[in-house]
Amino acid sequence: MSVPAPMPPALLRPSRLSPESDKREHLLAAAARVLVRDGTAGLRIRDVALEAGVSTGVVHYYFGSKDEILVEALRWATRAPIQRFAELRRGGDHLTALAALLEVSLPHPGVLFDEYVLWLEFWSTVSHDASLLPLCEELATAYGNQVAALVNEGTASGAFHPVTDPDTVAVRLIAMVDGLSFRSVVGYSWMPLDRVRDLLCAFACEQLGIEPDALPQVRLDRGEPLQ
Amino acid sequence: MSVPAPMPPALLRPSRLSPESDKREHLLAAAARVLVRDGTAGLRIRDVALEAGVSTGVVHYYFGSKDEILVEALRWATRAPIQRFAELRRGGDHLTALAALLEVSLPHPGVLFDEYVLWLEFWSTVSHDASLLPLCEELATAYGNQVAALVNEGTASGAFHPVTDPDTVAVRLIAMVDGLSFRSVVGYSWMPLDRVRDLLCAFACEQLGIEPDALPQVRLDRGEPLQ
Amino acid sequence: MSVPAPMPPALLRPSRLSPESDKREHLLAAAARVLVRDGTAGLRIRDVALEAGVSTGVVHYYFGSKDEILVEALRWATRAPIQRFAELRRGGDHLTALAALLEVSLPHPGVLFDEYVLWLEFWSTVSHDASLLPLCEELATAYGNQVAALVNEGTASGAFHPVTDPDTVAVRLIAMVDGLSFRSVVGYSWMPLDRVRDLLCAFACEQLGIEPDALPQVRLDRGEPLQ
Amino acid sequence: MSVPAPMPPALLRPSRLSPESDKREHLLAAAARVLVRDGTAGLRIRDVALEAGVSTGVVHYYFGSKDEILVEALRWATRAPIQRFAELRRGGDHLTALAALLEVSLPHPGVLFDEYVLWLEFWSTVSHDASLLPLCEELATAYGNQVAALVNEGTASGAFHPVTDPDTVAVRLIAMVDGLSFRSVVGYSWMPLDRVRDLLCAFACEQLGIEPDALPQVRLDRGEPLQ
DNA sequence: GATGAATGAGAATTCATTCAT
DNA sequence: AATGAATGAATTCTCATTCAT
Repeated sequence: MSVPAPMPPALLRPSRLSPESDKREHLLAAAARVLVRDGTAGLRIRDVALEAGVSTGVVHYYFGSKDEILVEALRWATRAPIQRFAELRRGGDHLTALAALLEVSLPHPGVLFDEYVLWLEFWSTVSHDASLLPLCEELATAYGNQVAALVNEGTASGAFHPVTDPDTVAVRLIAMVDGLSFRSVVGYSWMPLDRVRDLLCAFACEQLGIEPDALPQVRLDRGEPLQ
Repeated sequence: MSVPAPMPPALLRPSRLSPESDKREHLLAAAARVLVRDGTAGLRIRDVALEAGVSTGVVHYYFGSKDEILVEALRWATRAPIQRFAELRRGGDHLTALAALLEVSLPHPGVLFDEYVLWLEFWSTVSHDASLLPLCEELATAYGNQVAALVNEGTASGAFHPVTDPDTVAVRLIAMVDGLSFRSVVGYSWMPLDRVRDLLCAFACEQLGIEPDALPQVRLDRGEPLQ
Repeated sequence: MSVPAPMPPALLRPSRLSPESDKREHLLAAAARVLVRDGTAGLRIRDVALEAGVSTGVVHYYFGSKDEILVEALRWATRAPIQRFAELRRGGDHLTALAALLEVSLPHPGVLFDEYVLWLEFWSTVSHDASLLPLCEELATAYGNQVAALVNEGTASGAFHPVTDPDTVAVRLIAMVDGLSFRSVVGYSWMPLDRVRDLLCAFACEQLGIEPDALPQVRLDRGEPLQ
Repeated sequence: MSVPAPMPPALLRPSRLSPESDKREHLLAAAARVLVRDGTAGLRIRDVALEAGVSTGVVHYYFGSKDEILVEALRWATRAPIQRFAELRRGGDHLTALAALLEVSLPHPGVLFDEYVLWLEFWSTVSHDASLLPLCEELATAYGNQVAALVNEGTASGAFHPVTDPDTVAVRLIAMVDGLSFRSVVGYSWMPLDRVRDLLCAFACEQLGIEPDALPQVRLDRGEPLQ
């Protein structure tokens, strides 16, 4: 079984034919790409403009200041994952939903990897400037609620048999996903993607009382363009 | 039972009476404090000099460039935890060592909190510039080895009864510590320090087959100046 | 006795129903208002367009450059006073004409005040760029001639008995009007409008050999909208 | 009789050998010269730096922003006249003091002319931004007090016989000085320096009840370098 | 060694002007 | 004619780095 590319829209990769609809979003995507590549400290308006294929003036035409586009880009780029998880939960049984959720939580090369990099930037930014904390917390809560709902529903339906109360297990899962994935994203050689997957699946099965073989094999094909 | 302040040396707090011997270290400490406060993106030589109580010229006298002091400061500030863990493991039985290790892994206000902020900066920096990856990986490995050694030794001695192989449990513990602590450091209101501790202790006990009551109560006194 | 509002046309105040006939004048009026508010240094095409309720493109459609609209606006806005004085001299005896002229020379809140602000801009501009000097001098001469003609005619008719030759008195009157009015316009608390009037009337009477009581009491009604 | 150059210090002209004492003042003088030449609207940091013979960074090193140096330059450059008048009043009898005061009130080419240009800038600036009004008013009051004191003392001593109360005459003198001088500064061909002097002396004599021949002939030599 | 004034390259920002629609 | 998005040159401002003292 394989999960479809999580998002059709051109998210973090350049789009040649940007619709006239939203130039602002085009710029945010460009800024997000620059952020992934250079980080908050390395973001320059010139680079955002270059990446978006426009002049620097345009960036200031749509955004008041460098700070504004930086914040907006973080806000914009980190909204995607939540939607993705919500969609995944809709279709299929709880076991399949769990497997899919774990798979799209891995830092696959492409958007998913990039999103982890951006989250690192986001957290790092927030730890020095609390003004973004509310947004950050809101996004994190939305994500946590998705996982908690899945665990709770799966437990109620008899699909999961958590080792302790469902909410605690949900928090553990979230923390474990980050704890493992970030190490992979940073580039630790002893934490390649496959190891993150193995550790994560085994952990989830243990915490949710699932037979390892009962968890459907779900893979995002590497070759599949993630946009 | 209580753990002593982990480190006598002036780590991240200003020291009035810096010995003439090591001005370089004095500057690194100042840089680390500025990094904690302003982040990599906000670090300015002027601020480091101000924090250290010297002129900007001095910073350049001891360090070739801004980049050098930034890297050196990260390197310098992130060495402490490893030493700390090594020391903690030396004295006492495995249960006590575990309890102490967990306690000093929490982002207590003060140095411990600051070290998490710096790790966030470190990871964020490395994710955009792999030149620091070897150092980062080395430090992480040293830390991982400490935990793995403790789990293995405790298992061999019969103090721990891990739910799966000891190395896997060690990795899980490390990932869980970060996954929970970072959320607390970033400022999520639903992840205060005490919740991190509770979740972590319960998790460690479960993974290591320890009766919750058997884990010694270890606290870092709040009043104790962490220097 | 009271002087009618000196000018029916929408001079410096926004006009809702601008005739299609003269868009150019509509833009000049908008530019003049912006000049009064922000000064030459603060004038931006964008603000002129905003004030006129059009796009920036329109401004460039009617005027070649920022410099052109600035100069045209000064030229346009400073023509009004001359016409005004000419009209005032036509009706009535010399004493009444003098009283009316003095009254409309005061920086009453509204157009008259604004015109002084623009003159200040004009002079300040000319003192750095002599290319506007001919226009400036021409306007000033026209104004001076009006005053001189009034003094001369009044003297010839026996209404005035100047303390020295009529032309000198005319120059003195002009200089005194500015010297007092500018201080009021700038905002000196010790030179409110009423003091300017008192000083000016007394001075004019003294210089022209008029009994103070002989000068008709002329007032611009405050309630009267100056447009 | 001739008045010595009012000010030994290098005021508005470039000084090659600036004392180490006050670089800030050196920059203000440069800014004032640029203001005289180009006006508020034309002032550029680059030009100030060029005029001062330093790099643009220096200007920002001593002044926070363009606005700050502009305001400081106006403040600095307009202090001089007051001191000058105070000094002139000290020596000699009232008639001589009056003659000297009138002479240094004329817009002689050099500093005196430049000061009028700056006052025009000052007034124009204040008319759009009242934040400078207190300073402006303070300076104007100090100047007014000097003139009023001279008129009052001269009247008390019997040297002057004003046509009306001394304070009114003082205000008239001040207003006349500006009203005539500004026209000359702006460049009106019919108001050259000599005509300003003639009109002013005649007016002062008339208002103060002095025989025209009784006013000492005081001249600032054109050739004399005003610095 | 230490200072901090000075430099100047480079980044952010502004805004007149253009031009496709 | 009108629009307003886009341009890009010009300007302000920042800050690592240098260097005379």
